[in-house]
Amino acid sequence: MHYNFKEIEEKWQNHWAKNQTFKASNDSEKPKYYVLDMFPYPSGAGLHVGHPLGYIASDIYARYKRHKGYNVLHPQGYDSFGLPAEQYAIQTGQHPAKTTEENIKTYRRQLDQIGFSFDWSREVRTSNPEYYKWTQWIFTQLFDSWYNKDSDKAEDISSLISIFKKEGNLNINAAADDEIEVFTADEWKAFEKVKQEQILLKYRLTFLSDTEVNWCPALGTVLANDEIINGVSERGGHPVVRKKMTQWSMRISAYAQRLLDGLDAIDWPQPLKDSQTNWIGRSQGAMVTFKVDSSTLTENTETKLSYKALEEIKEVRSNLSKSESVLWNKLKGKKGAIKFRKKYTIGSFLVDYVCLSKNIIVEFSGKKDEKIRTAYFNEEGFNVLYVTNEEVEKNVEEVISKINDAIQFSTEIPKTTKEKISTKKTAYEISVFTTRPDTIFGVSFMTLAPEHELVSKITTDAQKTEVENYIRATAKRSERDRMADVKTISGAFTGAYAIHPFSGEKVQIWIGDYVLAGYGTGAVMAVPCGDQRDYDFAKHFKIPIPNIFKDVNIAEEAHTNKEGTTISNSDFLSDLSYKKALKLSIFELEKQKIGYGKVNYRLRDAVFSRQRYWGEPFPVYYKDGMPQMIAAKYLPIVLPEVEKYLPTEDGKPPLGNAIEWAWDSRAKKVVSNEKLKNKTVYPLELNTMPGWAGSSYYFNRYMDPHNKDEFASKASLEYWKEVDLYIGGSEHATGHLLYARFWQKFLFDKGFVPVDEFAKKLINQGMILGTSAFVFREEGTHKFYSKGLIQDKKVQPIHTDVSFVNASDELDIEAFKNWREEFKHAEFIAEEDGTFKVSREVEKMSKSKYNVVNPDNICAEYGADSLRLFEMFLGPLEQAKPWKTSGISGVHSFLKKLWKLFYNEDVFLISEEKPTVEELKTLHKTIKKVEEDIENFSFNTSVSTFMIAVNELTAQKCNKRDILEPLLLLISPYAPHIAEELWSKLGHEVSISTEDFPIFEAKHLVESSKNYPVSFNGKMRFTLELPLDMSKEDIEKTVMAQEKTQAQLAGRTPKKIIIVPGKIINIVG
RNA sequence: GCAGAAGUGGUGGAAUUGGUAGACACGUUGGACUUAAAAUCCAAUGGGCAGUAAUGCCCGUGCGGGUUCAAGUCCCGCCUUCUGUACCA
Repeated sequence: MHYNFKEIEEKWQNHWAKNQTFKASNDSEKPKYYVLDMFPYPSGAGLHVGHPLGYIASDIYARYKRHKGYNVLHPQGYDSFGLPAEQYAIQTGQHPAKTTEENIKTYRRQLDQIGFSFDWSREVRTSNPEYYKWTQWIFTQLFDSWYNKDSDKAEDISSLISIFKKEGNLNINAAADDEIEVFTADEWKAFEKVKQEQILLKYRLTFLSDTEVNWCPALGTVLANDEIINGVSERGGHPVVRKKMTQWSMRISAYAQRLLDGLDAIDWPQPLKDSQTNWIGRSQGAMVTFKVDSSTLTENTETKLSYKALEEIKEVRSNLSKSESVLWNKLKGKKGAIKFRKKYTIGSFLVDYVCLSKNIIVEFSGKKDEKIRTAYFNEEGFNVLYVTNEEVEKNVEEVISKINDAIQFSTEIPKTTKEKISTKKTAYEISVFTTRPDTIFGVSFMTLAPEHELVSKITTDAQKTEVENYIRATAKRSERDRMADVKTISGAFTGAYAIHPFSGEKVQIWIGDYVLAGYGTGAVMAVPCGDQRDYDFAKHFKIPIPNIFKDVNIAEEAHTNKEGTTISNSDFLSDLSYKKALKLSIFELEKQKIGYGKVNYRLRDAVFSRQRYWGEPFPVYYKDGMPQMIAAKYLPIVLPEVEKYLPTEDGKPPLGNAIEWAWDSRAKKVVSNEKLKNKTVYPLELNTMPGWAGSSYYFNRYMDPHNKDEFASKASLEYWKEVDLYIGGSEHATGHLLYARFWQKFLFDKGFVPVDEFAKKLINQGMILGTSAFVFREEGTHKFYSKGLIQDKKVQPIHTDVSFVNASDELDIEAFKNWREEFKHAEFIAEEDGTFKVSREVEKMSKSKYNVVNPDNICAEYGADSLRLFEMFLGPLEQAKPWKTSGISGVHSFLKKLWKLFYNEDVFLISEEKPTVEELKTLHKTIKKVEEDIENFSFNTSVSTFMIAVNELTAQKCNKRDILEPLLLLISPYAPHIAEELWSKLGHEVSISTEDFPIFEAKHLVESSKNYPVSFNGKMRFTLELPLDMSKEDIEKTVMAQEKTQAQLAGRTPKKIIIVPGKIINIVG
């Protein structure tokens, strides 16, 4: 009987489906193992052979883990919201739900025919209301949370409100919007409800804001940063412009540091971690404030601290100096009426320590503005006590007793009600972020981004025209031009000067478009000797380039190397190493209150609104213009029907076309827009969520997919915890994989999930490339030439469909002619032997290159087992590799050889005899290698190992049960159908998938002799069979006695003989 | 520019800690079977030189150095390709 893969594969696929063989239980004695694939977007084109690669690998691993006694969760589903279905809907008027459903059917059929061991009972679809109910629910949870930087986690918004009620927002340390006014508890209570909501919105983890967004007019929607490549949309390559819109955003920046730290704990590929690290873009440095020197500028008499200034102050609070913390350790023990606070804001000053109930301020002396401070504090009714660093370091106890005295004899000082001393700011200030505060004495100018708000205020009349012209010129250049052209140096002098905070020298203030408005503060302190861009700018505009590096020549270029550099010409930083200068410079900046150490991140908050139809609707309605969440029990808010899937004529998103899209807050349901005139009916949000919303927690939903009360039960989350192995493409590095980690950390903070990283190990499968085929047409003619005949002709290559080409690169001319009208009457010049050859090239597999190979055809011609084996055999999982269908005959004939081991002619014949030593050796060597290979995800080499084993067993004419049964178990994860079939033929009634993996026994591999390679000066000359227990001395004697050895030596005496027992013999001389 | 990965026969790739380079396949060539084809089976297959032959020798893992008895593997310096990212201060 021959190997009828078609019949076998259908039979077992039905068997598995009927018996739910791969259904995972949430309740098992076995240890758990969770293997996950990145779920697909069901596109209309169906699967090509590149798609299943990762699924096959994960399926092999899942099946292997079942053999190893694990309770394996291996689910699959669909990321079924998305743009293509919507665009198809716009063109054809078909509802996206319908096309999506059809596409899913195709996907399911294609997946089923490959024989995956998915637990389909747990399937999820992100576009199902039962699923997106929980997407909406998580959104409301984010809305109801704020990020407390002190506890370093997300907390319920109610805890923030209670602080507001108690003490206002002065001491809140939150990840929040930049511009928030400071208010007291009484002020908070007095605010209108709407005002309170406006303020809270600035703290929430998902919030509405007028942000500059990437607007793509062609797609009619906003795009996230990771959806734009080189200034154009990733999808379609349409131009993108900046535009201000009110959008939902996710405060992912709050998690920047934790997203970075978390990478250490997970086993993900280094390149992927690197791209996340770069994307988050942490840079450590300092904020430095430069005062603008200009007597003509207007005075600013603002006394209230801006939120930004407050933020700066809070940064300082977390970085105490040594003596500061020594003293704080003593003071923090004081409780009750004599409780002290550190780094507390009084007026516009940050005091070191304060005891509010006793009106005592303790400060370190030496601050520049000490006099003004003291005067102000006294007026506010505080006693100020000064201590010095030296005192604290010498004897803290003495300082403490001084403070105690002050507490005891504190006298009430009446608050002066006279007019306040205004803390005048005599001029504007420019804050800059720098990673190299150690080079601050190398500053010879400053550069502002042309968009910087101060530019118009500080520019002198003389420079006005030049500056304005420059701004106009840069505004004209698109983002793309600016990126493409990094060589041209341009800028303009503002005429204004800044005061160097340490040296007091005047430095020119320039504007230039090499400074980006969107990063840091939009201004830089230029250190031309230490930064190449500053250097080029200075050279171009003939600005001085002071050298502050010892023994470094900067005549040609800037010195950007930090390590081993010594600073000079830098006042108190001179003669210090880079590291020491960095520390001391930050210390001095903080001490003199002109700056502070700061960490900056490139990661921006993620825009969460899309002007699309086919996405999750927000569970949000608007009352008095403020967003209101719809309570969990009324979810899901189901996507409404619309007539057209395009934006409305007045530019609203597609949901603006819905006639039933208003929220009745009394009836708690979605009602017709006509009812909007009623007082209790409100408009619903018209945007939908982005593609990554549904994919950011689906791995948790699989654990308990049918739960109606929670996205997954506590028990199921506690049992499965996290994904043990996640396989998918690396293109999701800065999208899905970052957002999913963010949501997981949020859910963890709120106690909804037990772990804060969702996937322990991740593997990126490499892309399978297509082998395109080209035919050559002579230019300007209809003559096609075979590949061998084109040398002296002017030809143009034309893609031909790869299905017209056979394994020997010969074209089926008739098929090609019938392909397109224009080729119908073409002339074909063949090779001398009559064949017509094409040329081949490896490219990305894509429809437009006509090199797509459909797995349906492969399964029909060779079977699923062959496809699975071949995809693994192509090469290492993580590597990109070209597909060449001709290679599949190798694995296919391997399966036939395997089949033949069980048959004698047409009769199934198995021997019950004991196996020979040789047969056992073949088996156990295979067990060992295959097990190691699977553990290392080296699936390609285990396919080779199977081939070797079957070749050997065929040569040994082995048909013994004791050998073939374990062999089938080894092969079963790779080629499950043939394994099941032969297993059942061997008389087993239970599926092979639940059997134990064979156990390797080293005793079968013990050898008594070794075929030693004998080398002369490292060159292998011949081999010599010797017993393994032979001593070094005996080996040497035997080797030297060999005739061949003497012939090699040709009379010379060896200087040295290296013998590594069991490995090699090398004769030197 | 920066970061990461990789360069091995005609092709995909193998070589676990430095120890017989090219496993296993594809392709190619020759042969068997067949009216023929497909399928199957057998043999050869890195390049070169010498020899009727058995066989022997030389070269060979991107390039140039080095360490070592021994290097595809380790070190130093380059080149090329791919991927990601970019005036990030």
